[in-house]
Amino acid sequence: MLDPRKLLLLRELARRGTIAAVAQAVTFTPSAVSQQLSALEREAGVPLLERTGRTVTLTPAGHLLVEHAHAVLEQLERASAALAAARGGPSGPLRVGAFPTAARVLLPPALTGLTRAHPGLVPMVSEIDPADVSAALRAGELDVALVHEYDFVPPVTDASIETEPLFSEPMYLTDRPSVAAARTDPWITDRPGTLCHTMAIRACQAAGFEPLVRHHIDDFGTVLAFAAAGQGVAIVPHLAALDPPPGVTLTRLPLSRRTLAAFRKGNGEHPAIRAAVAAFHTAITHLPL
Amino acid sequence: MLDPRKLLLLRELARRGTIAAVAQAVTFTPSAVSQQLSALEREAGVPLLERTGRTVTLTPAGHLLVEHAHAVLEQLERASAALAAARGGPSGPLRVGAFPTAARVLLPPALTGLTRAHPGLVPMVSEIDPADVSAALRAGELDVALVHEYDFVPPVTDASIETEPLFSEPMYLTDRPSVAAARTDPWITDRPGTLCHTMAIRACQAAGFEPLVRHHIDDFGTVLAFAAAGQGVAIVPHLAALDPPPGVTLTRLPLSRRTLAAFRKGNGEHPAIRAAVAAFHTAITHLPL
DNA sequence: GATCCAGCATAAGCTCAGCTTAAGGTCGAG
DNA sequence: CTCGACCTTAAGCTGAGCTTATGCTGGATC
Repeated sequence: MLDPRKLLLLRELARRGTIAAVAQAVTFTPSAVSQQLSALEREAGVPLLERTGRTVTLTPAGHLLVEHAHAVLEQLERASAALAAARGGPSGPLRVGAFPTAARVLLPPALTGLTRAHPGLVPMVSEIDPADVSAALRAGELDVALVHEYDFVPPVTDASIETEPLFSEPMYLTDRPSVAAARTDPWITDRPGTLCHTMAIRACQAAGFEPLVRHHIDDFGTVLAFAAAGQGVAIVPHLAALDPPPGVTLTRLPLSRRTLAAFRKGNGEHPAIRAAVAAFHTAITHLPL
Repeated sequence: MLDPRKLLLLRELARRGTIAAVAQAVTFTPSAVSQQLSALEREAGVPLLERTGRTVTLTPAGHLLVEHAHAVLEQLERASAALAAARGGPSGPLRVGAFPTAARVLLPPALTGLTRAHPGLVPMVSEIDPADVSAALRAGELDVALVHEYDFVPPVTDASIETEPLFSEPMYLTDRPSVAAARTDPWITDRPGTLCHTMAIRACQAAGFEPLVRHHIDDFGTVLAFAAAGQGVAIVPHLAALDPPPGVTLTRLPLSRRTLAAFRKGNGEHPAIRAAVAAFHTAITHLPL
């Protein structure tokens, strides 16, 4: 019988590309991953990996098996979720990931509502950029996460991740009437690698220029303070700009940011996940949107 | 992560009822099965088995998990079948089960056609009564089997077995114009426990009497010889009565017997299974139906 | 072209999951 | 009351699978 643990390694390899990266993701040594994949190949009776020099690539049969690995692992996830439901109401640790604004604005009311409704639940929050959420969910480091996606940034489609939309909010530009009008201004963006950074760059590119990025700041409160100090312009989401500092004017852009809940596919029926998503929805109704 | 091997044991327990029977089916000791199920229960975090004295029964949570076990094991079966397809054409051993008449009439032409089309395939045939096929398939002792079902006998529905209809044939009664006319005759049936035996009993019950069974004989050739010798009446399928001995008259009954191919769910795309079923279909076209 | 290093594979050893055998408890049938 | 069927627990052993150590290959860098 095929071993789901080996299938999981193969799936990670398909996504990460190198055995070393897989090993790091599952906190094994590369040697262990190599041995497991070799064993899987032996059982499969058909080459799954092609070794070309110091790199490995999946064969067509390997890709085929990855598709089936998704299906198998999703069914196992469903089974686990069903068991969690059978154990009774939501309880135990629940690892929650959230981008900074959500952690500040949405999570406090959501968590109080969640723990009030389910005292046995112990939510554990980690701030995490949406770009890293898929990997963290797959690795089991998170159970549910708040992510966002922008008009300009295509959403991460991951066959093993499922999302549920929560709400949408408009974006604002500081001190300028339009993005195009900020062509020659210094910009304040999030750090490279974050989704917000990509969004700002893409928005400027759509307006026909490359932004002159002077500051890299993740916290929108600090961003607005910098803007108020004349250090540059920035694009900020509605929820981060509820109470702008004096001297900063905000212009609504024809851009929106959508916030979603993400979790492993098949895990949506897990009572703790259901409860968390429900708590998110409830908390949203009290948000000043 | 849930272990599919443990899930398989739980599924077998749901079907067989006792740990000892499961152990026999998978050729483990009962101790090993007990330990594995205990471990599964521990991982599940919820009681799956209820021990009442010397017997065990599944809890509702146990039954729930069995449903998910079906889904998981089916997906694994699909993955294996896909790998077999990736290995290339059908090859290797193929364990075929068949009831006696099929083994005699259908298999010889089907096997010659099969091995001619796929020289790498090594079919290994075992005669087996349809009543035992499900267990043998699940246990991996067979890959594909020829089974039949009668009008009077409800088909065995097994969540992990899939069937494909092959053909249907009429049934005949020896030396009497109707089943009701054989009320006081001695009967020749298959051995108790076989599907054919059940069919004969049910047919008589439907005609309003309990048959007086004198002989238990599985081979229909022998049955017809006995009938010719005046030893009793019998119900025989068309394919077993192509060449009746002198002195036996056959009356067609408003009964039919359907022959099907059976295999593990999810395994239908296995190239060897596909090839075998195709060969069955081809062989049928040459059958004198 | 020499050097470095990132990446993978293999060898050797060790730990633990999971099997077996052995022994004991429980309940129903005769 | 005894026997037998059934399950569990204890103890021991084997092998799968992990780690560490080592070696090989090929691309990047100077």
